[in-house]
Amino acid sequence: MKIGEFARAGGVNVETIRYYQRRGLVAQPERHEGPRRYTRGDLARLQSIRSAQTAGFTLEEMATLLSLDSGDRAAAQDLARVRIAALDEKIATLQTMRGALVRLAEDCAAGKSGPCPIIDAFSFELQR
Amino acid sequence: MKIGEFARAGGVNVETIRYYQRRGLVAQPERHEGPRRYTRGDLARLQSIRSAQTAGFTLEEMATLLSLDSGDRAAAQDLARVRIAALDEKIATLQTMRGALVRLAEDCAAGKSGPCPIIDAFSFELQR
DNA sequence: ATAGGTTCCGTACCATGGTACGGGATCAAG
DNA sequence: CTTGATCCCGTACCATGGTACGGAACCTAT
Repeated sequence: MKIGEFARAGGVNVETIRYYQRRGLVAQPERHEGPRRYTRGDLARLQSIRSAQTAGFTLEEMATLLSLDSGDRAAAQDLARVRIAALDEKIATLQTMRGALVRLAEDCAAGKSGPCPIIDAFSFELQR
Repeated sequence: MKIGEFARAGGVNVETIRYYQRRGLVAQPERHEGPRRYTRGDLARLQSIRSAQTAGFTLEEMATLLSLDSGDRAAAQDLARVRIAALDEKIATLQTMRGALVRLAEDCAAGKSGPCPIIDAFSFELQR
């Protein structure tokens, strides 16, 4: 497929493909005659990138991962462990914040009068 | 306190304070004589900003929240609901990714030979 | 009163992950 | 053979959340 179709298939825009190519994450197929043609292998790669991104890998980490020799399990596992730990931490933080926000929202809904606790939590003014 | 101490107390750097002031998130105290002085109220505000940030509010959303009349509970609750929903979604995504990553890491650790599944998940090559 | 540390302020720059723009080549359909 | 639509490529720009820089003014201890 040509780059336009490739981008549509991957759900990204053409500029993003070119950007990934500049970052070395997606290969730039040779040009034989006519436009460059992308394969389903390229598409799989593109989709992996999007997933890895969701998992919180930066584009740079992905480049590292891709540059690893496919036999270098130790290095790959290290990267994965670091990411898992980061995910755990992030999840915990988000859950805490969610709890806090839910509580604020409940208090706000419950309170008949006085200042809104949500705004208050942010606008807190000098209490002496 | 002066800005330097204020920044240290809030765990951010002076430039960040000034940046928040430009964004309208932190007040710039009047200058009477000598340097501007910050209060503990200002510090509480600064800390609220850092928490809100953890909760995923953008600086712009915070500005909106701060600009709301403190009686406007409906608007504040709307913002909170949107944030809670976003948090739920984000948490779910992260959990999914965590699961995927753990599985990959286990497979990688278990496999005696062949290519590392983690790298493989990313470098996936054209299988025809 | 002078040296060194702060503060003030504006403006410039940084990283990340893209998006947009413009000009030329090329291709496919009518 | 012309009119779109794509493609190619380089370079510029965007948003977000800061960080850095540089000169002037000021404060404080010696």
